[in-house]
Amino acid sequence: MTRDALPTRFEPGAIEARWQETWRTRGYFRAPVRANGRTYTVPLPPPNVTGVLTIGHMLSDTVQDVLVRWHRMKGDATLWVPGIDHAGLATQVEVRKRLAKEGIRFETLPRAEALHRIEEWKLEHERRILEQLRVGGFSLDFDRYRYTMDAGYSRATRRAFVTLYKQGRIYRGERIVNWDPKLQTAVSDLEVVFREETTTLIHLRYPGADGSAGIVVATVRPETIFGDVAVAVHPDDERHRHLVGTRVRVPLTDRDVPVITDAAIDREFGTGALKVTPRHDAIDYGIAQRHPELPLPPETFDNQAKLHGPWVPEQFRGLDREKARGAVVEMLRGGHYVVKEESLVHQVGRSERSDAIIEPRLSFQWFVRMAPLAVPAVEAVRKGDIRIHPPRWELTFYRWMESLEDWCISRQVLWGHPIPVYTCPACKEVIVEDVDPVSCPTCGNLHLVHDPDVLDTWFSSWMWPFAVLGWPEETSDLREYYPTSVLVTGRDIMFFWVARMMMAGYLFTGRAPFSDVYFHGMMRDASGHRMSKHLGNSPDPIDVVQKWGADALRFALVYPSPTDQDGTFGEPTLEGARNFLTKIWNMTRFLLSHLPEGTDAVTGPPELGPEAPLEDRWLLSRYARTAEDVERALGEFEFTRAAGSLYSFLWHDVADRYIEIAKDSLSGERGEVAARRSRHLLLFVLDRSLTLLHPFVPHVTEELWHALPHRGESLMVAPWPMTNEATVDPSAELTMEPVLETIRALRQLRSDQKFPPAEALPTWARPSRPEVGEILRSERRTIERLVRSSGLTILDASGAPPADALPMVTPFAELFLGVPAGGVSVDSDALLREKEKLAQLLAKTRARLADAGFRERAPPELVREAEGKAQELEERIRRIETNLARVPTSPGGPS
RNA sequence: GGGCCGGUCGUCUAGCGGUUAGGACGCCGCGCUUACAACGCGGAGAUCGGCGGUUCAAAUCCGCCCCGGCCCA
Repeated sequence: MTRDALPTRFEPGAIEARWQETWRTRGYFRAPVRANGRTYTVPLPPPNVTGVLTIGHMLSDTVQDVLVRWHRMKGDATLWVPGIDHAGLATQVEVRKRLAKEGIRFETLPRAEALHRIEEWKLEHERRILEQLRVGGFSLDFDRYRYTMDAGYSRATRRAFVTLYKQGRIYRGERIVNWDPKLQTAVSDLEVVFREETTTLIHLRYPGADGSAGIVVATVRPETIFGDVAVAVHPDDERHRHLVGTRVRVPLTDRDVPVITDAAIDREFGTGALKVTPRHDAIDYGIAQRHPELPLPPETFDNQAKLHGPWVPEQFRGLDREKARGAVVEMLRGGHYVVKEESLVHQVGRSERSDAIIEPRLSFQWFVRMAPLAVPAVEAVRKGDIRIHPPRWELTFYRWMESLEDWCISRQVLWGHPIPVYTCPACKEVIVEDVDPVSCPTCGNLHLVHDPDVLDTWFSSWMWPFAVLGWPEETSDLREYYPTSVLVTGRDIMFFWVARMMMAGYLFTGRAPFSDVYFHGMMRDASGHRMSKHLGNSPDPIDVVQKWGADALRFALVYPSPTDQDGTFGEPTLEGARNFLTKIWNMTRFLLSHLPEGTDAVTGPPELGPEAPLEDRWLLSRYARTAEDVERALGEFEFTRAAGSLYSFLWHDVADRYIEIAKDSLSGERGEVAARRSRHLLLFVLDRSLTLLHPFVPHVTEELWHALPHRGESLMVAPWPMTNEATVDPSAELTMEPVLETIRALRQLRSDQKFPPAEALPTWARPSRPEVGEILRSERRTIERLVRSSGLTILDASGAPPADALPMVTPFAELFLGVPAGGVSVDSDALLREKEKLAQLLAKTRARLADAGFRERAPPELVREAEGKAQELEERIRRIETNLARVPTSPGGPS
């Protein structure tokens, strides 16, 4: 294989564009039609065309790409399906806002024109989203791109409705729904946000019909009194018992209503008496249903929450809620009905889309009976057929599933899947079929009436995992790639979506839609705020990629985003990621400069016998540990751990330690055999590390892999490393410790004394144990080079360094550094600090040993360990003390 | 009101029963040592939110409280 020269500087832009192009034209993103073996399928949660992708999406997509690329390299037939969601109401609201800026009222546009404007919006955002996905380097199978309103998907949605309807799981009913009077549609419970707001609680007297005092009720909605049908009190409430069964007059009207009892009344609130307005409150509606003798009043509000209807006095008709409230209160005051007005802080529900105060309203809508659908989904999670990660979200899932309300699926908006219900005005026949009926099958009438509503967007997205594969057709994709493997998403849409997907999966396909669900955290900006398009604090990923590169962005998202928590995103994180990529870039350049022409690609690690250099055995062991760790972490959806493991291995073990130690071997100074072995080892480790890192940062790893001797056409389709290629060698790792510690301590001495860094100085070591002496002796060359020592002398117990040599004490040895010719040493309190620390430790250890309980109950090996530690500490302190005499002290320093 | 999550060096975080509490950013000192100043070497910096309890032993387990954040009512 030929190798390309690597530029000095790492410039992501050109590299990333080039590899994205190569991967795509070679079709690596495309899943095979026939899987022939294990499959791995991920349905991309389709982003809404309401907006474009945020940094949060990039995290989600990166996590998915990591999983997908990992499995592809493991040899699974891997399919990652992209797509977008039409997001009916949400998008319509955006278009409405855009038109408002042009001075156009959406509602006044002809239907065709309005739909055209929405379609325009969709195309614009779709283009941008696809561009964002492309520059992220995500290995989505774009040939299988889907849209929740494409022809096939529309058929699937219709089939779902028809199926549910025929099974009797869908009904049209009059129920209290959340009405958005601004958008003039029903919205789901999940689209209502509750906030604390201050309003006036007004106490109103409803006089007795017989002229008596009557009863006082407290309400925040006095303008709803025209829809009252009763006043209700708690059955056990002594205060009002004498009034139960009597009738009271609704103020400003000539209607008398009964005083009734109902257990739902909160005695603590207000006066304990509630005006019952069944059309405008869910609790009131419940009370009315328990009291069939009460009449259902005519509407008192219209679609825009303006007062209307026969029960509303003439002068209030046409006023909206706020104005009507003022006018009604005014008149109530005049009629001396107002007993008291007080300020009240309470929860007000507002529409997530329009911010209008939600009007609970009795309305005819289409509903899905949900409770029965939850059963198999809950069962699946309980049995482990579907695993939720992190597992604590199971609790939240169960709790929600236990309290399911029927799902209101009709929306009074333009954009969405039409509800496929036709009625015959002549014979009242209802026709619900896969294809539009031309005439009434019962009476032959040609003029059928189509239901004017459209479906809630989630009614199409809950089928995503199988509808994207072609359901309800029995396509080969559905056969080969369903059920899917994992759904990755933010936990904020667990209810909207994930739970419903499970229900849909079992309902329509009889199987779980996926075997794993992974909820990632939210991205927060540097000041700790959650990033969202709502807050507008998420940069456009394309800008970030332009400045830092896609790989840096991907690494910056995954590396510091712990599984269960939110991640912080900002320049420092991106910088850290980019620096890491630069580091591996330069490491690769370094190795390349030491590889002779024609070096072959490695097939496996070098054979390292016990005679091999310590650093080689040590590095291979560290690699083995890292590879195992990455494999395990990915399997447990612990992306931060996998990325972190590679980060610290490559930077600290390979670059800082191994390369520095092995430089002379690599350059041939230790002979050809050593050079070959060292190069082979480093090439192996780098090759495998780039492979393990590839799912996270695909472009730069691909580029570096190609620069190195390699076998195969692309790292993207290279085999995933086998973890048994190398094994952990604990003895090599243990032996390395005194070497590294000795280097560190001697460097500290030199640094403290501000000796010229380049000058080679003599050093001495008096080992604390003979074994350490052996190690230091055999690794003398390494130590000497890394501390710039002209010679390391290993002293025996009675040996002594020159009188002016500066001392340092480690757990392994007393170390001494010679003073340079004419060098003046400055004082250092490192020894004193060390002594202080050790003294504290010793005190703690002695206290433990003095504790009879510890000696009796702790495991004996722990007691022995503590005893050994105390002895060692005493010994080290003694050595520090004898050496302290050597340290020059200055007047200002500690003495 | 109920539930969940978090509170560890200045900042972001790892650790989740015996560790000299680890890392990253920032900071201080020295260094352009031919892979890398987007770097190297060394250093300083944390009584692990508070109070109790369990235990021979608690950052780690339990209880209460305080402070943030997120859900649900």
